[in-house]
Amino acid sequence: MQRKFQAIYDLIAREIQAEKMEAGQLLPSENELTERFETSRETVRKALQLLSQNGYIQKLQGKGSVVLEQNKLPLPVSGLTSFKELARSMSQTVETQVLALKQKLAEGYIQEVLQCEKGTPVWELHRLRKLDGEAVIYDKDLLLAACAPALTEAIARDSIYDYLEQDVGLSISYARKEVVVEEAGSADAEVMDMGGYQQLAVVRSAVYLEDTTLFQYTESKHRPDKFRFVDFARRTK
Amino acid sequence: MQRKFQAIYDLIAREIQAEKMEAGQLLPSENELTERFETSRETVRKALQLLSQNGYIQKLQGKGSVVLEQNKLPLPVSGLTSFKELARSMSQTVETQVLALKQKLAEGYIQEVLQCEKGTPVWELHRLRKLDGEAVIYDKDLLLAACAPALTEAIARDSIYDYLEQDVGLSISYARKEVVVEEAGSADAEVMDMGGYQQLAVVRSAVYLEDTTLFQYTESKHRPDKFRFVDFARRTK
DNA sequence: CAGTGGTCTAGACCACCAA
DNA sequence: TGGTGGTCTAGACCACTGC
Repeated sequence: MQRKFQAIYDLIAREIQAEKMEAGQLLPSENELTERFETSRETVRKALQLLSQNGYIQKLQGKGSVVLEQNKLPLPVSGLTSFKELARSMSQTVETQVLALKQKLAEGYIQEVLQCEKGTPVWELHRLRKLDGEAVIYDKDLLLAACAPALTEAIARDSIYDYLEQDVGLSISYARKEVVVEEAGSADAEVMDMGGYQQLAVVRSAVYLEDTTLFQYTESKHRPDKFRFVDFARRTK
Repeated sequence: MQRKFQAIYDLIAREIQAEKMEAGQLLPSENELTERFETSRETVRKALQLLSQNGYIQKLQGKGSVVLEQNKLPLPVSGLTSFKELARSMSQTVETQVLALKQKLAEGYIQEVLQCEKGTPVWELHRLRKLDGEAVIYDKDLLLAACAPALTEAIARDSIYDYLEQDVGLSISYARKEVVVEEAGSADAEVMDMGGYQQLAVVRSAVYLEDTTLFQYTESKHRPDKFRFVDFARRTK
């Protein structure tokens, strides 16, 4: 199965990103796209709906689909994006240092945030992210060990999501996130370059698999001057 | 036109919110819903897709649609939600004070952020939001005057979105948002109760109409301890 | 194997926009 | 008025799940 609507989406999204389609221009009509891709109109519409959701186009009844301006400097902590994917879009030098990687048995706080049985094996992972040599992001992860049997420092330094999705074959599906600003604790100040700041932007995420298992809880602390969260949202009526 | 899929969505969403459907339970199958609502399966699927997007359910191929746990304390600055809608879900007392409401002609900074012609009439609106008597949110709005001809202090104190959508008949469509943490300026400290904090969580939004007109630019500054941004995100592959 | 959701089709009618 | 997108239908075949 190759998913026609996905192929149509990819093609048009790439053209917009490559600015072969300029902002303000109209896409070919749905009927025209239906002919061009030799498919049905509903399939074309699925592709266009995806483009609309992701901020590529705006559909106008009676007129057509307008190409929207693309965000420059996309630094999306929004959506479900890992640090590695994020780092790619930044020009700065990026380095990840693994401070701790050990298995524990769930109890108390861990048991609570992962909503699992007492005694469930869990990975505890602490990582420090350096931009241009400065330690400005501090990630603490808790993961169900059953989902990531062979986690290593090398994987943690690279990308956990790549490992889980490509090697273990897990399907990460959705997450609930929360962004707040909190006082930096003494433990934070010990490992991070605080640069005189006393507060941290904290992103807490609960990440779920396709079968609705909660398998990861992450606390990501950012030095405020290095923090930015961008979002594209449609009005729901 | 009453949109069947919307009616099905509303009904199921309300049942989940009212916890008539418990988290973990399976929804009736698509075929069963098709019969129950006397419609076609594609229409049922449109409703279920909406429920999935908004975090109500998770679809599992071969099994069914699982009801997800609802967020307690939904305080969504995420999505496109106005202060009034937001305030409703909070137990605290809420008060809005209009500090300034005047028309200007666009130039320089205003012209740039609203991407309009020099000399375009623009509303400039400053509002202070008080929770439990403390001034903890400071909103600065710029709006195209052409879209909101008769803006008054009373409207600004109530809800601009209600006025625009219900009275003027505008359709707000989407927004790009950015969250950052910044130093509080002396002007901010003068009007806000800073409670010893030196920094502010700043949400900048550009809001667009259905015809892709950029009509509002907002800067919303929150005292860090009163700021919270929650998000539901699906992984895009 | 039967039942589930995932994809796709060909056609219909409607609401909206511009000429 | 003709073209656009919005909604809906009835049916088909596929992939996956659990028994």
